[in-house]
Amino acid sequence: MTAARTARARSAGRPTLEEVAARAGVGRGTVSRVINGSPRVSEETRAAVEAAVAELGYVPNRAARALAANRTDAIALVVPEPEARFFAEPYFSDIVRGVGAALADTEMQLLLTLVGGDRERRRLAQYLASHRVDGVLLVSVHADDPLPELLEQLGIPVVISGRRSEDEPLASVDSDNFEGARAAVAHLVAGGRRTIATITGPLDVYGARRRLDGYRAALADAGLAELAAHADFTEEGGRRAMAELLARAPGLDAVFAASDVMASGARQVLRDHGRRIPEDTALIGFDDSSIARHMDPPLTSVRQPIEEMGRAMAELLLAEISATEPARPSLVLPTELVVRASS
Amino acid sequence: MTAARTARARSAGRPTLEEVAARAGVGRGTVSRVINGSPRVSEETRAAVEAAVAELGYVPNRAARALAANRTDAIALVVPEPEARFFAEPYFSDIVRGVGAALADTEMQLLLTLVGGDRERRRLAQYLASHRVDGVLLVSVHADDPLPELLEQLGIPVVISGRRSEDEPLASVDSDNFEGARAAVAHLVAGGRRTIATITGPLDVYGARRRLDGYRAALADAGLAELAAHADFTEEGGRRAMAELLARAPGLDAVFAASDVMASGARQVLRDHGRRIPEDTALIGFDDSSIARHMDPPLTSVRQPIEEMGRAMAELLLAEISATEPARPSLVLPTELVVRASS
DNA sequence: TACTACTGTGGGAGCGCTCCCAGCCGTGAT
DNA sequence: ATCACGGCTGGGAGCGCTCCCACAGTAGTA
Repeated sequence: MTAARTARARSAGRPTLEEVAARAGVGRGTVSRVINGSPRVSEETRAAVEAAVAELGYVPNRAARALAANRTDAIALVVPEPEARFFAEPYFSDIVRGVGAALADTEMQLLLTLVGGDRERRRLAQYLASHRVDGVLLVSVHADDPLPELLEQLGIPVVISGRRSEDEPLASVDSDNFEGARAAVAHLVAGGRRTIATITGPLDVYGARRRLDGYRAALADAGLAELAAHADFTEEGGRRAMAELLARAPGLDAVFAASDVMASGARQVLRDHGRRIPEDTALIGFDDSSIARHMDPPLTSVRQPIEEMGRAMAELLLAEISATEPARPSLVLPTELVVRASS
Repeated sequence: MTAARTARARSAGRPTLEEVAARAGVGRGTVSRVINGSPRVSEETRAAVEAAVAELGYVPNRAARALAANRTDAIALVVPEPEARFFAEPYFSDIVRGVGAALADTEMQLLLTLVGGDRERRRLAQYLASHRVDGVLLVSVHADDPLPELLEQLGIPVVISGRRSEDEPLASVDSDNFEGARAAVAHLVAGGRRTIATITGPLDVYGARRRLDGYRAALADAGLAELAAHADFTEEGGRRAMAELLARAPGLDAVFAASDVMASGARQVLRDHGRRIPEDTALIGFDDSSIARHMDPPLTSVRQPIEEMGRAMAELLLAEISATEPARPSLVLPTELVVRASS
């Protein structure tokens, strides 16, 4: 009984700093210094401590460290739950993989926080503050969301994905929506298309606006006229916008949709109208999601470096956390046009 | 200077239990009891404490609680990084959403852990043990993976997604692969198909084997002959298997692929051979991923309740954590045939 | 009336670490 | 030989909580 309990306690209660210190014949403080890589330790002492650590299989207790040092070595990735569903498919996992990669060689751990409605969102700032995460990664932030500023006021480092405006005050990582759209439309122009329409996303989203700007810039370069229908990033929206475009300009020979999902909706309508892709009408999407790869014909699309964005966000956040001076860089990563059969 | 520092300290150093106790005119222990919902507190005292908590905006410090109580109120979701990429698209985010939903009304927080190669996987058990998570959710566990057993030995509650064999010893949540496949093939039979082939997944994966079993059961019920080609859940594998099937049985009029991705590969080959879907050959997939919805024609597929599985996994884990007796239930959730134009 | 048995409460001890101060020792300058 | 000054080191204090023991007060029992 006692023996069993002792054994239990042994295996559950892992070795502590103090035990390592005793084993190595040094003091608690010295072991702490070795663990944390302080330079003020002699070579022999360090070796002795490291040997003891290895023998005992010592691993520091995070909770104790967090309590004593007043930092958690954890960051939170906040994902709006209602939208997680609608993300262009690989988005979420790619972001996570990028963040994970950036954190891999770090002691930092990743807290995943799904937030639902507005009420939950209100509690979130307090929640994050109380859990004392060292920093927060915010994905899919709306222009009118008070959360980022709230966190800033609490002194919690924040990095957001996607700028909310040209002069984003917060640290952010974005892809080059303008250039991506411009390149896509330029590609259509180069392919001899002359009546090039676009299906836009909601224009209160900065990224969607930039894609429209890129479309316009390419058309202006080619001296072509603009033909835009507005939608909301949904498949149904893509269908409606496509029908509208066809009604307004039956002669159109190319469509640039600001998302693959909308392109998918557009394709159905084009098909229903007996239009062949790409012979009669070329089609280009945005995101290079799995939808694009599996569409028939496979969809030319603008790839955003999602995983790299995740990594960059995490790296920016780590820098912000360890920095004494708060710097708030805005990173813009290049997109890439992936040409497939649809254009 | 001092004022600024004080203000800083104020906002950073949130109120403690002791301060709440002073405010409410009670002892520290009493506040703790109220916070943790102990019944042994008088109604008036509770009210006074709750008022003080509200006034001060007190939120317990997780690190301190974890240290004192020797539990972290956190569970880890372990995702094999190399596979995250290949999951049928919405899988990952759906699992996360399910888990998140189950944890929403809990104090539990979700730690996301991506594990890469084998070396990392070795460190993982120790890592998880040292971080003292209260439990672990394991996704996509291979039959020969030592990790689950390692965690068991460490006394850490574990729940895995998908059984590894008929008599899975660990707590697990799986979908009914057998019934899903059986229903899909029965649907083909009911549609008048007579030469029904299947493209299997790797048969050392229990779920893939069960799908094959379901296929066989349905054929046996209809008195039809079996026609199987083995693949590996990849698109290229699906192509190869389809070509092989076509060579072996040019008269086949239906194909049940054990995943949407393989079905997508099969469709390409069928198309290349001039076969119309569904007129000449019916096609059914498995997973009901976004690929299925966007395929042309849209692919009939077997839906797994991924989000529900995530929720069930989390609930099982919570039960295991709070239980004194370790019970290891194996849950099997029903699938659903989503009929689209391809069959 | 005296004893027992609760219920409710206060607060000491201690979780395992970091921070920091004081002390030890050897070195070089005086 | 003496003193000052570093580099290393040990260990006290304390982070904010939970656990648990002790004790006051009240009620029930003989």
